[in-house]
Amino acid sequence: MATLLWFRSDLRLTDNPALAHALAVGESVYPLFIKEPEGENPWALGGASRWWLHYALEELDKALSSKGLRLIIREGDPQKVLDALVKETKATHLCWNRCYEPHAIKRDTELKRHFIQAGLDVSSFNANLLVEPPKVANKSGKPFQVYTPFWKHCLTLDWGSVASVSWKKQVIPSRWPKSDKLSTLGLLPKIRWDKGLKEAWDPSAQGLKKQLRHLKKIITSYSKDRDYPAIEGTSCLSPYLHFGQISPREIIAACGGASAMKKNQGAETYLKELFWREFAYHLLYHFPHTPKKPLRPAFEAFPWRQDKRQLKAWQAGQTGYPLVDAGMRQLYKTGWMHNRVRMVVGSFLVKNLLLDWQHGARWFWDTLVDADLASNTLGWQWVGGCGADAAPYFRVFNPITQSERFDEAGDYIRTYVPELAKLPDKFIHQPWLAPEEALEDAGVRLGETYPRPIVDAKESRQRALEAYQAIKKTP
DNA sequence: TTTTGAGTTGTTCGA
DNA sequence: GTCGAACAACTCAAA
Repeated sequence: MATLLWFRSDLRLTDNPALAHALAVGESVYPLFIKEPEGENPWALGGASRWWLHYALEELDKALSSKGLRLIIREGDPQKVLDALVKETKATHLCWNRCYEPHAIKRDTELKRHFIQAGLDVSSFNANLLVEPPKVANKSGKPFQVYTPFWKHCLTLDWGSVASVSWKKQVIPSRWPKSDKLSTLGLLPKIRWDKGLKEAWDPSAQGLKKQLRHLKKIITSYSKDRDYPAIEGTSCLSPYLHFGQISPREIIAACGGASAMKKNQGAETYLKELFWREFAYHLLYHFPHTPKKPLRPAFEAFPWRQDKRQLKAWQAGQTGYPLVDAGMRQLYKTGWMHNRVRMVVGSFLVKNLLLDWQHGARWFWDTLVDADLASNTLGWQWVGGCGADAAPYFRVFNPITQSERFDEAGDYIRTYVPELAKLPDKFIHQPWLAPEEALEDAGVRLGETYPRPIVDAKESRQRALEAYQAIKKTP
């Protein structure tokens, strides 16, 4: 008699219902992580996410060890791996916390059927969402497609509470099946480009604790500070949340509970952000084609441009617009980008360059440590204007205005675009307007040390408005 | 069923 | 410099 406990996007020992269940069953518990073959999943982890996963797994193994357990790591097709382990451990129980990506739902449904047929007791739990998608619908029984009604509806629901986990000695197996070494998964880059990630992040439990302390400090001013990329006014919990090192229920508990949060404007805004994540999962669940296709079908005919050079310039942070370039370089260097800047670079790619939002989604997927299929899809379809509750077509962010408004002193730009650091504040947002002398004094040679703008903001805005106009006319 | 009010994050233009 | 309106129509959600 034994229980297989399969970890996936829930790499934690607290608020973990599957773990609580496994312990309650009371027999030997075998914690397991399976690295799936990448060929079959179009959304296999990007480089930055793999880097994070490595450390999250290392940390999970450490935490399990402190309880006398270990993390068994195997590589391969989940059904084959689980079949083998059922044999090796004589397991009678199999449990996990649910995932919500379309491919994961399909995989889990098949596995559940297979192992129930094989005579196992299979159970799954909700650990990672406050409201699970099948449980949320409007009065016509349909999924919400607008955030505010979704949020209002969620306020009437029970969000569950932090699952308590009680440890017992008898769950420690006397013999362990063999495990792959974490290093053999090859999650860390072979060419060590991860220096910037290392400097920016601590994926360990200690790092998470530090980030939670930071959240408590900034939360009351969250609603006003979160928009300024040079201020550390956001929680930076997204990667921990993505890999399930912390649950949304735990975050709310750490903030003093939902009712306390609703009484403070900063905290309430943050709570609503957590529900944007819920909304993203809700949409992905009900519209599983959206990572690949626009939710609004008219957009399938959108006249996107093709321009590899401009796409590369955007990716590399060489567009000639300092705020855009700062954001793209922050992303590449640290695996993360401030939310305000994500909107600015997104709008720039989609509207000013008129390149398909999917290029942006793919690049973010490969470079973000917090890459999350649900949130990434919602974000890009929002900025592309083709999703649920989309930005109106005429909402084209002006990369200069945004820069002046949200990075007035240019601190953020100077951090990530050091070749402009010596330019005075009044020229840093649009160096191409700086007089020769100012450029020379700052050591800037346009077209050499820093590019001239690859498009004209005003003209490209007009071009975007016309392209979006065209879409409206197609039925 | 029909109607009504509302909808994350902006920009520009003209008074 | 500041302010309000226009930018378009559509879809959703609820009364």
